[in-house]
Amino acid sequence: MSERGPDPATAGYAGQRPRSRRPLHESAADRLRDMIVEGELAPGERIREQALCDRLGVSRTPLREAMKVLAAEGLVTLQPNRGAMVSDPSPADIADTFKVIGALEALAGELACERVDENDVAEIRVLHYQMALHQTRGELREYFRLNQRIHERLVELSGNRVLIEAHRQLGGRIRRQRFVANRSGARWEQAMREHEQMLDALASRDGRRLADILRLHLDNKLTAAERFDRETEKPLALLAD
Amino acid sequence: MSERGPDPATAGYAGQRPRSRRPLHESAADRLRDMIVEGELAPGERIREQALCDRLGVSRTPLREAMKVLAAEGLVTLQPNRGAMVSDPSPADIADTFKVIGALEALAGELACERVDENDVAEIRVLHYQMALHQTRGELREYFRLNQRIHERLVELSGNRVLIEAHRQLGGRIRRQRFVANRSGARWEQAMREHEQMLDALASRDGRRLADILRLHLDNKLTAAERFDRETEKPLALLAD
DNA sequence: TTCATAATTTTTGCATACAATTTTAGGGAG
DNA sequence: CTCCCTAAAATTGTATGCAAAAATTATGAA
Repeated sequence: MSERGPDPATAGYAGQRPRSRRPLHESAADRLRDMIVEGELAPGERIREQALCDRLGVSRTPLREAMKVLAAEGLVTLQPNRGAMVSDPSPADIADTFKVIGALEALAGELACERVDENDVAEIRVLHYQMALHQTRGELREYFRLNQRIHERLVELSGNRVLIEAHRQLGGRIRRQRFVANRSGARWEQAMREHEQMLDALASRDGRRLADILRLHLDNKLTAAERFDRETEKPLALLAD
Repeated sequence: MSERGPDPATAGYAGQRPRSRRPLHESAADRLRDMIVEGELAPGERIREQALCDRLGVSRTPLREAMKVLAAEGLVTLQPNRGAMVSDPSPADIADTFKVIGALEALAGELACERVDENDVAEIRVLHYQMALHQTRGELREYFRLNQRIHERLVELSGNRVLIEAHRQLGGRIRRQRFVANRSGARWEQAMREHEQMLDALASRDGRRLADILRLHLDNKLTAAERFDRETEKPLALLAD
């Protein structure tokens, strides 16, 4: 589920022997990210090192190193001498995260408009219409997947590596919320309209407009999520569009 | 010297004494941040664990944990089985970082305008005129210190904790560059004019204008830094204003 | 019972030992 | 002299043991 880096231990073709095996603390971090996103480790849940070690089949040293990384990413919260827990962001934290992601994507949109060539636009267009197809067919899961790809790809097209990394990291923090909310189809039509505007703005290289649309898009996403939350009376679960 | 994150042992309610002593890996991380900012560890320099352990007086376990944190912050770069090195961001990386910081501060400006009361504005005003005084006196160091405080405080006034943390982290990555460049007084006048505009916009709660000024301010900062770099023929050293 | 307190167990923090990998040094062969 | 191969040294990755701290249970008095 998590986007792993290429695994040097297994990625080799025949003859291209990996120079070394992937460190356990990296694999452990990946596994932990997955477990958190998929809810195998619930938000707020206390994490006991030895228990996790048994489950992952590693010793405490690499696990603890992985935990430090996850903490820096905001996925777990460390309490000195009192162990760690899966981060349980408040609705306010999640709203804050959306605001920041919105600002990052807005910047990405502006930068992308200055760099994209016709190929890039065409690629986004393909993704967009694939997503539209899934939407009309009501294929929720595929729709969300494409949606996320589009946003990610747009950020990549900014060519700003710092931006890409910051966006990826913040997105990871609320991935679980999106994962959980994959069942709600609310706001599809509006979201699709906004995505069409995004595509238009990108195609015409109108960076300022694209930035505005992205900010608005993220704001609306948050609003919809908050309404969804109020209606379902469950912890803030967010839409992924 | 380093802006430490909130200490989990002391953060929380006022008067809540630390229940235990600060973990070694946290202290080590703080020390390492300082050493990197001050150039005691040079960019690109290979980091040997045992040597650092001897210097810091800790064993490898907490040091390695600290290194994982620093890597997540972007201050060091890890190469599996091949050790770590102090990150040596390219001019492009630094430019990218400035762009993202600009977007974050722009968002902070907008949010701050919706929240600040007269006290907050007055506080910024005081910092501003203190900075102006240091500028006319040519007190470079104090000028930079106040300058940084103003930007940090503005971001804090956004009330968005995710934003504050992201800004703090990205600022940390280029702190060494600013530290090195503390000798250049270029662009003071222009920077001061921009800061006056910032104060105006904040006082009149004009979020959109403040955001634009901040973006421009950061862009100009980068441009000046790049020119400074070309002129001195040294690795990109950045102004701190 | 209920609260406080002391003993016990569990869990975390750190150092160290060992294994795996990479880097370096040393010899030839061409 | 350079290149390549091999062995030694150095360095990183992982497991484990022990000490310190926290959580839990047990104990006793009001």
